[in-house]
Amino acid sequence: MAGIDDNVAIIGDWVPPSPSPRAFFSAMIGDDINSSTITEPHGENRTKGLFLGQPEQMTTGNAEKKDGARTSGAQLTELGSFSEQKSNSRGGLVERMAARAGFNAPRLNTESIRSAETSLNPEIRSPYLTIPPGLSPTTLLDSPVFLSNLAQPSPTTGKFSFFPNGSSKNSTVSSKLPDRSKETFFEDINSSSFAFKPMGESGSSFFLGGTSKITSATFPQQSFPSIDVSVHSENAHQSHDVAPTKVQSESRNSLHFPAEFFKLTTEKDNGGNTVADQRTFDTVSGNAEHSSPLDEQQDEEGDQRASGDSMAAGGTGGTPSEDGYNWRKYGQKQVKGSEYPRSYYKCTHPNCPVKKKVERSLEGHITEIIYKGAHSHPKPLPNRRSAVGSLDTQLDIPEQVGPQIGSVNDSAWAGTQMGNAAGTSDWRRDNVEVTSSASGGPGPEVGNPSSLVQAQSGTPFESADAIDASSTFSNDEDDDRATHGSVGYDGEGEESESKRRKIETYATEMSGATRAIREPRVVVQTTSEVDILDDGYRWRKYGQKVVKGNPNPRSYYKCTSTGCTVRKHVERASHDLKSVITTYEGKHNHDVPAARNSSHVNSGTSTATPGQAAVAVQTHVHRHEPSQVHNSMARFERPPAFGSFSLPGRQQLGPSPGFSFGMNQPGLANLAMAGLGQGQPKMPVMPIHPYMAQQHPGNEMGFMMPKEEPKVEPVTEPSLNLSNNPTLYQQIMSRLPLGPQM
DNA sequence: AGCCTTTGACCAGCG
DNA sequence: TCGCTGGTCAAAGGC
Repeated sequence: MAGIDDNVAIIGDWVPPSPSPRAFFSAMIGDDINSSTITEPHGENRTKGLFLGQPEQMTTGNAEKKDGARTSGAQLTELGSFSEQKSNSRGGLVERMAARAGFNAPRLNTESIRSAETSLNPEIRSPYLTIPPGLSPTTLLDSPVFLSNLAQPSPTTGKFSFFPNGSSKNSTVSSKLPDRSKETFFEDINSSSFAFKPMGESGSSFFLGGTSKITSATFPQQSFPSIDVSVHSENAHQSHDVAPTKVQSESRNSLHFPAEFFKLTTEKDNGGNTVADQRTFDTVSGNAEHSSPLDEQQDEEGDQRASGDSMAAGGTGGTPSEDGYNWRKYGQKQVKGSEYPRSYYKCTHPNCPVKKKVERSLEGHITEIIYKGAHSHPKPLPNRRSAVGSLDTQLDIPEQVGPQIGSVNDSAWAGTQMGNAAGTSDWRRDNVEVTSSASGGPGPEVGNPSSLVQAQSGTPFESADAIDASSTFSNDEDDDRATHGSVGYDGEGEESESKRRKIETYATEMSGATRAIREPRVVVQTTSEVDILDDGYRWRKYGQKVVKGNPNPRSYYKCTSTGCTVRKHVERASHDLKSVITTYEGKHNHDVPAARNSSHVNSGTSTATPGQAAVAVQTHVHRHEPSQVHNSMARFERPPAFGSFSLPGRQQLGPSPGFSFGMNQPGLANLAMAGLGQGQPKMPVMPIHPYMAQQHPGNEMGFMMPKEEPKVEPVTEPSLNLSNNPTLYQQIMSRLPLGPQM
């Protein structure tokens, strides 16, 4: 919102993000709240759920946002009271943030959240609200009134659902629908016309707090007469550097919806206190991107299984959090000013830079969530493992893929989709250029897989899940291109854009997108004392196990470079402790960290150990050109550059810029010396997979060139002597079949 | 087998 | 330079 620094993290304790619908609409249209056809009890029953439990708070918030003039003292008082609910325990941070944001930040009342859970019990539902028979919570979830919808109102998220003409105000419509019809109801609606207004076009824009602006989407008349709900995400356009986004409840103060929405929602809400609960969690966890009602239903199930906020935070146990993404906790701290410990999470998706900080009370209730960054991928499919390859999954592809593009690249969505309900302001601003189809923008997620949403992103776009599935029945390149179409870097000019996109996104697309299915695996066995860990890249060990058949523990590593999907595990050969077997999996997309072993570069190989020598060489090479090895896969369009391999520089023993190996090219034997300083006493032994050998007889070096994700077992090939690690790996990876099979 | 959490240590920015 | 603080790393073990 103008006047508010996008970088300002919107702070707020985790408050039930669901503003009172009534309040929303009242504020929006100036209705007298008291005249609402639906009565909201005041603070008498918290077990009614978030929507019903704290009407006065919500009202206050709305009034405040709606019209400052209307912000009566009483309202402020109420707000203040509300804030006080938590102020005792959490003060400084929230207040500071609120101050920065320029408004009062209602404090999170975790009690209300908890009570929301209890609302699942129909026995304690609000006596004022009834649930239309047969009304599916799933349907309710689509109510635009729910905060999560507001937070991520993208049609692509399926959050904006509309009733067909004439039905908007009549909840009986939905209640009369057959169950199945109700389930698909919104899907159908989603498929209907939808006008998306990119930011700038106003409408009733609202915001969820300083950091995020929600973008606007104009709902067709058919949906809700006179309803024009807009969600703006200026953030996407204005973006900035990664700005932490704090998901919170301020939004409730700024969200306004037409009465129709309110009514509809309220009625629908009757059917689902549970929904309200979920909304809350969704919002808080930045999860508003259910791609479809069905998805939501799935999520809902998960929500119901889980107990509220604990899940929203990303939870524990490795299960997808309420926001649908998978998070890995990488730290926990007791920060000053916070009563509760703060946990640090990273999105586990390879290319995803998103992190979040979660503070939760001792009871496990989330008191604060701060998102940073934006998801660069679709929300993982639930039960992905079983889903991959299944028909169901494949059928889901459009839904998954579409949104991704939109979410990742479409600036319009950026702020809202990013999995961060409140929106992530900075998301790919510099690189994002969105070209929405004329139909607008809702994107595929609206229900139309064919919806065109062209997006350009400077960030590797990955739609792993979607691709995973799609690639099971279509071929690589075409498929990928079809899927990712116009993903690219808009900041680099327009020339040969499509081509460049193809090139530059290839690696990442492939790496993540197809990893599950045919990620190349390269097994490297060395006899060097210096194991291949020293390959110049930075790895993070994430596990260690003793695997069957080998008493020596196997260590698992992930490349720490953001966006890099490469993993490897290293173990000593059981039969030869001097042999280090390293299995690489994945491809890459980045350069060798420059800082590391930089000294080796200058020192050359003379003073380095065999392993170090290799590192030095590699590092050196990379200094000549970024994105060598890890990007080699992406250079599939480059003509076989085998001949380009040379020693252009005095010390350049490794690949030169543009270094690339073609298949079956002669002379590769020289490559063995690429990273090997003369006199290197030890040489790693490169195992050759029979499959590879057979497939590429011309490969004199015996490089394994995984294709179709061969499950390569370590096979020692004494005759294959290569220089040490990094170069070796680079060589290997560089020579992986590029193009189609990736 | 793979990935996760836990948790103390480490690192970097800031005053 | 030092101490504080927030953020991240990474070994170890668990799921």
